[in-house]
Amino acid sequence: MTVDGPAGLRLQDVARAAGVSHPTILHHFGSREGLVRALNLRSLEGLRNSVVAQLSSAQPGGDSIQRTFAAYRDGMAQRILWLIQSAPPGTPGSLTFFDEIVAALHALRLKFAAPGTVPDIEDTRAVIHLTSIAAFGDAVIGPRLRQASGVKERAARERFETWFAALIDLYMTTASKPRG
Amino acid sequence: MTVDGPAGLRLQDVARAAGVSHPTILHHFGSREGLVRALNLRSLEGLRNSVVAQLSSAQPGGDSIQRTFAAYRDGMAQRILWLIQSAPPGTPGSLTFFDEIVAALHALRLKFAAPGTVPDIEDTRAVIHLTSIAAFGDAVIGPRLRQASGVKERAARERFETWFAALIDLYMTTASKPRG
DNA sequence: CCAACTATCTACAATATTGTCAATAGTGAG
DNA sequence: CTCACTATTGACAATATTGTAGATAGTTGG
Repeated sequence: MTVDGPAGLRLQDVARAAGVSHPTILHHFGSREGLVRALNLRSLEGLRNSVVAQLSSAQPGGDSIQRTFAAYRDGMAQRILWLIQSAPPGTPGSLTFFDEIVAALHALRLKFAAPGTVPDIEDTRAVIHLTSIAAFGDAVIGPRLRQASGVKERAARERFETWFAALIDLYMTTASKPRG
Repeated sequence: MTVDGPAGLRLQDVARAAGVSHPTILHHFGSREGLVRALNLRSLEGLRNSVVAQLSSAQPGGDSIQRTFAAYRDGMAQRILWLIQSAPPGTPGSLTFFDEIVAALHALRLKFAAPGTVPDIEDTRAVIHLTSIAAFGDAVIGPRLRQASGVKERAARERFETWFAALIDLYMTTASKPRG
């Protein structure tokens, strides 16, 4: 992290990277703006794919947390950041698949809930939100924070992820209201 | 969130905003790069000020979490993002004051620890890291996530912050090893 | 007042960046 | 093969962006 945002994109650079001349880029995307829009679409696709891949393999005792952090670390955070910096603040969301994650995880919680208890959907929502913003935040500023602290990136990161996963696991297995 | 990163900064815009001509900007900062460096220095100052302001008023039962989120929301996250996007990946950190936060919070924990228990510094570190990346992440992508979910920004945000504060408080008051 | 210095501006230069155009070559349908 | 269409390119145009130079005015210390 981090490459320049959308404001730093140059037709020349894209053309050179693609091994063509810059008018070819314009021919295919219409304009610089069209190129940015196309990249955003592809980003959203990639994000959705990451998410569904995650969901399809989620298990209660699994390493979902670590895999979420890994996904954000290698690409997802960068893509989301790019999207946010592309779209003006008022633009309609398009990050709608987060709701699907909440639904999927809550279904899991219901399925594996301890007898006599019922998990709260608001808790599920909060856990997903926390995990998302934490994974995003760690991908963007985590390395800098660890570097500033002088700790070893890899080891410190893994230690934190383990700690966080344990925290969430602890919370998820205890925060269920008695069935009423 | 979010204004263009450093790559989007134009001398014209700065000059217009300052009510002067663009050569005046160059006269004072030498070059565009000099301007960016100066802005970064000022950002770091601002960040440090926010941090010490936070630390000087921290209390065990207080609303430190909410205030941290608020600080990131109105400026701190934007500043950090700008810094990260300015400095090449290898650049030495300069976000060193996070260590001071860890030290200060741990001193608090030691002072208010339950009798017969001793708080673990690694826990303190992890809690600070989590709070930092979560506050950063929520400032940057939180509004988009809530917008995508169709919930009311203000209310949902406050609900989450309260939930998170409770989670941390719960953890902080229980995660202490017996004195050995 | 005078000299040196600073801040500021207009005008200009040099380059970067986006976009257009006309020419060329390939490709596929009939 | 011929026609229509697409992809690609070099050359060019228009504007944006950064930076320089000289002129002008204000300010300060002597």
